[in-house]
Amino acid sequence: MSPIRLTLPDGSVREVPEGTTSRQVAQSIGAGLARAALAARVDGQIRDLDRPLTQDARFAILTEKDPDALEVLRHSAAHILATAVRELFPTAGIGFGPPIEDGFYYDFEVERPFTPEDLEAIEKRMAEVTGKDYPFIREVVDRPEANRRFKDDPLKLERIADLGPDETITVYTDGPFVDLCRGPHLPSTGRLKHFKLLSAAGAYWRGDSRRQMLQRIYGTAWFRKEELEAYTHRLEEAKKRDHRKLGKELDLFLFHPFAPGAAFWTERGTSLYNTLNQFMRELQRDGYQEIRTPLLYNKGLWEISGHWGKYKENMFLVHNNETGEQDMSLKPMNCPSHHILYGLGKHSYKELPIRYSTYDVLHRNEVSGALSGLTRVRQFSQDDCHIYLMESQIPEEVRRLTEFILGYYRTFGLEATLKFATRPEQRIGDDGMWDRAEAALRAALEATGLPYELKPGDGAFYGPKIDFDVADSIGRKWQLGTIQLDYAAPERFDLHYVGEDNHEHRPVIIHRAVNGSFERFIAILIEHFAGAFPLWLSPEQVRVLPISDQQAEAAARVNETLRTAGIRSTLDAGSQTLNYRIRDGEIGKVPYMAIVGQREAEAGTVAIRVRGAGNKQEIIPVAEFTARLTAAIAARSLTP
RNA sequence: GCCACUGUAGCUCAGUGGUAGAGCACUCGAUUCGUAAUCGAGCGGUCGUCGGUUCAAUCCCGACCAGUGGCUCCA
Repeated sequence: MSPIRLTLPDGSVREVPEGTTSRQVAQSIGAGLARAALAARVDGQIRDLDRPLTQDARFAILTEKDPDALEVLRHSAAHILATAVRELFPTAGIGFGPPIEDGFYYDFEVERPFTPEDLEAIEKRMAEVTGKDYPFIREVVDRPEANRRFKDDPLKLERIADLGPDETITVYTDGPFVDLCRGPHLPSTGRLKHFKLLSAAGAYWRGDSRRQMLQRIYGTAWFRKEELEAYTHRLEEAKKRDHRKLGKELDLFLFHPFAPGAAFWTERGTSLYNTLNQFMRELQRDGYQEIRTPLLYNKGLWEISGHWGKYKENMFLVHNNETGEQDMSLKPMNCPSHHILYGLGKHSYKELPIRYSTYDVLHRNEVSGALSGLTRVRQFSQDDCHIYLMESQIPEEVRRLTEFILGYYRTFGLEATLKFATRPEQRIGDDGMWDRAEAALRAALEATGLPYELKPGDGAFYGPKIDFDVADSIGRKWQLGTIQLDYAAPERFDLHYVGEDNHEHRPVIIHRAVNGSFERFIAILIEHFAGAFPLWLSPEQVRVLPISDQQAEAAARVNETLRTAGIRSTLDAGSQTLNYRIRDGEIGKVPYMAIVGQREAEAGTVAIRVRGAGNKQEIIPVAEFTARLTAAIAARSLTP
């Protein structure tokens, strides 16, 4: 056998006989590395340790430290889960079992759904499977052999049938369990040590609601105990921050069965909503035209926009008494109404870009099972904007928008990452148009200097787009803003502008949202800040507390002074003890408590207690306190 | 929409085949207090809705409504 050359991560080259396994290479490098080895990276591809090496390659041993190793661990964990389920439920059919972010799942076809007790038993059995330390054995099989091995697993047979003719079919065995799988896997089941099953839920076979429902088990797996604990801690933290829980506790919004998917905003929630809206209005004071358009339309509009054909399921249709038919609908999007308004006038190139912004209420008929708190609702408002412009204006406009959006997020301490989605297979317009549109978007992206992820083929059928993902304070990602180029709508709505040449031309449209929707953005803010909003956003910015009735009047005057300065201040002069009222303020996450005792009443000062800072009080004149708050509010300071 | 689970006072939750409790909140009284719960009394629920089984249903069964976790979809 001829030797092959392996280039190691440190640049050194090692010659080994062809057919040597990665495990053997690891051993030859060092016993410690061999013990730590989980898999190998061969020319960038992750492989099982025991696969023989066949040609020259860049080579690295994968240990726990490698981020890609987690995927291998979790994929193997899924197999171990299936091994356990098959032992406890021998007739269970097996679907797919991939690694996912933070864990893994496996889908089973069983007679009855899994109960929490089942999960406990399965988890216990998984521990036995890892205890036995079965090696994961990879085999390449031909199609007839694969069909024979899985003759009792219809789901696997279906998968095999879908494999292309040149695809290598591999099966993996760990102890009693055999699975069709591309791999790679851990060397043996004993390498999985820290895992936990989390939940069971129904899931359609292949995500298709017309197919049978399988039972999915979710789990998580980590290399180190502390990581598993940190992860379960993170789940608990997320639960504590859940906007549905905090929304109730902080009295921000409520839901009622009579209006599923539509929030009732309390005074405090409305304050939050309006503060955000005010901020957006202020940012869009120049260069934008805020407009309001009807909420209810004849189907004629939806026929032009294409919604009647493609989006009807998601629209709330309204019965028209005159025609006796459901030929009207509440608007699910603002775009068509904006296009109508644009089309009603004649526009010169000198007016462009025309930026229509709106906060109108939208309705989308989401299926009942999809509704969830404020993040998934049927009634909401977007901070929507449609920009009508000439193609030549796209680069500059996109650059402005990107800066605008990123600056907006920064106000909340949110960092965004960008995604650039290009032409999909199904699209309108010629390649020249797409070339120009994508180049313009890309140039704008490059100009930000920020890294972005390329999503080829993920654009809308009418144009490419930039999406903005935001990570909150506990690392969860949310897709928020979007900038989409649209070449189709101007055609459909027959929109023009008069050019320098005195002829009519088609404008291009940019769809832009920053918040996504106020509802969802507020949910994210609640969770991001864990309900402790920065001063400028807080529904109640200050609570004034007299120490006893003797200072009630002085405290009322302080409260009046603050309110006159435009600060959202309240007075809590109840008959409860001071301790009680302070506790109440802390639980209510009020940024500042201003305490007025005899000394303060006489000196015209307040003792300030900052949220979360304990009793490290500062005593300052009321005027100074007012000035300080006013400045912090104007600056939209993040602290406190 | 589909699968599973859940629904008891404003909130968090206990409980039983013989028509219900706790803590907090609220109301009233006393307390006037210097930085995270003062004491006492009281008010408050046709046990999600409708139907069935039963001498008797909040409890068992069914349907519906809503919520939760997923699937799907998306802002």
